[in-house]
Amino acid sequence: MADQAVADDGNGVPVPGVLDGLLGYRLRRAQVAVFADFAQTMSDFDLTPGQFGTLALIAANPGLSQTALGTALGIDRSSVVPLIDKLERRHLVERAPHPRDRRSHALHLTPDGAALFDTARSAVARHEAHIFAPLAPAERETLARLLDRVSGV
Amino acid sequence: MADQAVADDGNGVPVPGVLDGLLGYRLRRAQVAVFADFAQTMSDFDLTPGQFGTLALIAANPGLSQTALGTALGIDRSSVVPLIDKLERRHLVERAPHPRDRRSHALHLTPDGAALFDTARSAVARHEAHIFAPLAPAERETLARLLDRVSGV
DNA sequence: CGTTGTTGTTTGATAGACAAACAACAACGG
DNA sequence: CCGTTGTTGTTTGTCTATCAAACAACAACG
Repeated sequence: MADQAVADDGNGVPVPGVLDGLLGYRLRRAQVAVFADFAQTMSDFDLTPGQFGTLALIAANPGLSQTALGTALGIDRSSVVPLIDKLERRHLVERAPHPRDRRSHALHLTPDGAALFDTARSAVARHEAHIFAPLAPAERETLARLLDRVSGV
Repeated sequence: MADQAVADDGNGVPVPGVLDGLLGYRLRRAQVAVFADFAQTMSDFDLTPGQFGTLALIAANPGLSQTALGTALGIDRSSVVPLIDKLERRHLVERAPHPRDRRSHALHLTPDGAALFDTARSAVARHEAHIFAPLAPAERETLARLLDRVSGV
């Protein structure tokens, strides 16, 4: 009746069991594995995954406002404040005055930030290639296409 | 030089840009989309995704210890305590005495817990079918296989 | 010029996780 | 039988990340 239990006396590590048939669970498991490796790679640069995403977003959209950054990251604009605070303290990001709106801050990467982002970016690319190594190039393309359709893109 | 920026004056919501080429990013995006839908489905039963996973794990491995549950969930055993506390207060899970070890607790679903898990489980199955609807059955099979290989399973 | 909306910020609250320490108990060696 | 060592659940403290609400400064618009 039980799917595939390994409960025994409480010592053995049990397996998910019922969840295994769910595609969403397998998607989550793969994402967790990739994300853990990604976080490990980022720790070499003293960056969290969220901080790397922030740098990438600012690099691609220089002069971004904090509110726009927050909505792009899917977090509240009040949560953006301490995020930028830390990066600014490390001189990776700067709050420049917006040319036409004295309320908002135009976010830019400093030269240090751009340099760090560039090396981190290539490290990510290397680890991407490493973690998706069990897949042939054509399979990666297939995976990417299927994932995008699930995301509704 | 910028990949595909939409920064303009700070009003428009920018897009990831550089991240878009990364397979890991697209994997994460798909997982976030699925997870959000999953969490929404669970909220109808006043369950968090973690609580549903706990119920599933106990259902598949009756008599599980709290430490074994923690390692299966990937969390510390001290974090298991408040998790089980809440479920026990709602009479969904019970801490039964372990037959051979008076230190450990044998976790079981109560009849209420088993019933709630069963209805939640079928609701998840329905929403799985709904969210993966844009994929043909053969494509879902392909996706599952590719994801498992990434997970190292 | 006055009203209304927006931006960044502060403050408080919440949730989730870990680390360290503890009593109760198990396991094992002598 | 006894003492040491390891394990289990629990408590406590701490840390991080998130949101909600309120605020001053400013923009936009009638």
